Amino acid sequence: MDVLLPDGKTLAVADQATAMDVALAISPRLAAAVIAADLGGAVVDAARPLAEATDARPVPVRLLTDRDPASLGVLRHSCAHIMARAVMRIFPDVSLAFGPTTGNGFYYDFDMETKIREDDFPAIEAEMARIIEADEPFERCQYDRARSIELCRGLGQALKVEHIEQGLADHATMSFYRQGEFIDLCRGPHIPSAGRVKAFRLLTVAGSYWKGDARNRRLQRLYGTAWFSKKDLDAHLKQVEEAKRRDHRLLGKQLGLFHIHPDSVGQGLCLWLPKGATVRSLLEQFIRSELLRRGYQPVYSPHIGRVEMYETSGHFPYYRDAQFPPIFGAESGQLVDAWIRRLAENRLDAEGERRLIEAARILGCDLPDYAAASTADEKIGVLRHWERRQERYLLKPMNCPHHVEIFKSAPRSYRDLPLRLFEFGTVYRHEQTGELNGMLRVRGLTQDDAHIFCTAEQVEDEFRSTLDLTQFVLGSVGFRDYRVQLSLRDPASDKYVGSPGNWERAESSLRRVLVESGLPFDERLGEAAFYGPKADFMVRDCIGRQWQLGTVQLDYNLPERFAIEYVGPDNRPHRPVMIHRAPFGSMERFVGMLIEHFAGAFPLWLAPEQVRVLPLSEKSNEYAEGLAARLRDAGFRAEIDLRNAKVQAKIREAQLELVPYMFVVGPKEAESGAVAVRDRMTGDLGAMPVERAIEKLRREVDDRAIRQVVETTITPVSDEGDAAHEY
RNA sequence: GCUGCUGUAGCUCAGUCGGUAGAGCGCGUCCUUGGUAAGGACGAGGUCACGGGUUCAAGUCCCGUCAGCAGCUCCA
Repeated sequence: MDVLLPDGKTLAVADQATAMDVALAISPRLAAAVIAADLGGAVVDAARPLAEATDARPVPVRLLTDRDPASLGVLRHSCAHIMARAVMRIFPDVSLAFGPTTGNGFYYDFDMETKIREDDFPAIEAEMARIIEADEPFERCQYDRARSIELCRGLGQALKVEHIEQGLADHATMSFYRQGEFIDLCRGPHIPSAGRVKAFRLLTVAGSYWKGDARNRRLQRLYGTAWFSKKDLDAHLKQVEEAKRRDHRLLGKQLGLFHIHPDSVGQGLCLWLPKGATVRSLLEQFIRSELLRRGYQPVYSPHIGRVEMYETSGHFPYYRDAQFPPIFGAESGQLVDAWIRRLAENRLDAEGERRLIEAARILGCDLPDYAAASTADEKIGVLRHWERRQERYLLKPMNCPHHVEIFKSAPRSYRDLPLRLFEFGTVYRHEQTGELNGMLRVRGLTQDDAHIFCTAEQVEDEFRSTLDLTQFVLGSVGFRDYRVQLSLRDPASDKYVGSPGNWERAESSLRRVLVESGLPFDERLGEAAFYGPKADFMVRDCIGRQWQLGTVQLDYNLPERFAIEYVGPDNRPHRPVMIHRAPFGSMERFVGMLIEHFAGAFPLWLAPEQVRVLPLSEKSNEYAEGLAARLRDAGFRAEIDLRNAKVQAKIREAQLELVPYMFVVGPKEAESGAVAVRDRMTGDLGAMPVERAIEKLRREVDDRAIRQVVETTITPVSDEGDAAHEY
């Protein structure tokens, strides 16, 4: 049998040869480094007979060594097995769930009575070290369904049995990997033997759900990471530290950017302090001027709207649980609302119902028809009828219905299109408590929102220009590394509104323009919004983390639900198409992300305080005050430190507060009308005339220069999980 | 929402066996008047998250609630 090596050479090997045999034929040192083999895209064990793994002849073989990035996934998956084996040795009652790799490591889910605590990590790690020391091989075996189920039953692995019976119903055979006493259902591949793990660390323990479904049983998830060298592990741990250092919640507090006080203001409700508000308003000014240049028109809309409007749009029924409850005009409104819920969920007994009727009567809510209603549906009908006659308002969860109403406020002609309406619209969403996270996930947020109403023919041009706009604004804060995630509907699901034809059109338009734009993108089935497909920008920050920022969504459905029209050149009514788009996403999230990206050190054009004037002593205060006034006149955000302290102390403080420039002035500067400039990043620049210093700063602002120094040179983190090694 | 961990001064944290509250930074006043990352002295500041229980006595032990953190689930 012949194998084809990456350099184009062919090599004759025995029919039963494995990748390891190929490596040995080339050099013993290579064999010692081999982790697995890539056979034209499929990664297999080094010990697997090539002929069994592929039908291709000659067999294309690329040997994966510990230097190959593709080997890391194999290593980590094997390390997950080693961890599971160690846990089973220590805790008797373990039932195994899944144990895949993640972007940076691996985890394994366990179903067990005993709670694993971080205190248990040393013991587990020690047991893992013993397994690695023993260096037993990973042996692959393959069984048919009946045998596999029997094996898992025998091992007491109920979750594996369930998975084979349900998840793997279409598999005639499946593979297992054995390591000494440990055997686990697994697709593989694995490292040749446990000793290949050179560096690992358990990281955290957390809860998870069986098969990721919140209705299923709770599991314990143990996270770890593994590398081919101690050096790589240390670099990774350092990167984790770096991310922690940049945490916007920490920096936001230290730098006085924002404040969240759950006890007084409320969970997930963010207060923008003057410095944070300055950053936000600079971004808003920047984008507003860009939008005006691009033919957008400003609008404003109120923070609440009638529930009926959101029933029309579909938001109210679809996201009911994620919204703040409606605000009622009548005080009995909440009561009736709860009443309906109980009826609908069949949670109301006769006594409860009697008391509700009594309470409603006391509150002045008159329901004459209720007594005549017999079924729950009829009763709900009576209550809903009452509700419809009340005023009910919703804190707005989205701006689009308001903007649709603005479109509807006047007859529209095709000559008015595209109509582009923008607003920094504040919306409220009752996110689950466990989701709230600093500014990144909040309950009140402001979107840099706009809705474009256009004709079907204009859709692609408009979509193209929103992509262009998004790229422009991301570039303005220094982001060049991003990709687009095209979220499409899952044709098998019924959670979407609108006709299949509309979806078809919307999805193919988005895809066509994306392909044409040359932007890298991938498609995700089932990730679309309920009313239309979307294109999200996934941005990579300076330490390699991915963030979902801007979004563009195409919508044929809301125009239909609100029955909006324009008059075409044929003098007949036509239905416009809507594009929802927000290049930043939300101001909260965007600023939170920027804080982490810049580690709090904003570029000059965004810095809340651009210059701090530091008089050497009180003798120079007067000159310093004149200088600060001059800087403010020139349009800079300048502060002055008049405290009775040494200049070293003032510099230290300004430095810690990440003020980009310090203007130190003493008697010498006062005499010559000069200033000693200190740069936050490079230190003392020496004295120069005030005019020249102003000119230097002005140029830096006008260029929106990014002078970010990236301290870390660590390999970027990938957020994508890698389930390739799991069934 | 679920699981686990946590909650002491504006911030970061210490508080032993249950015996009545501490440090550093910050803040205020005074002294000091200085040349590129911390000058000195004195002082103010706490319902130990909240509610209940055990106890002669609770920051400390027990229960509940609320909130924060990590992960899961969700994300218009």
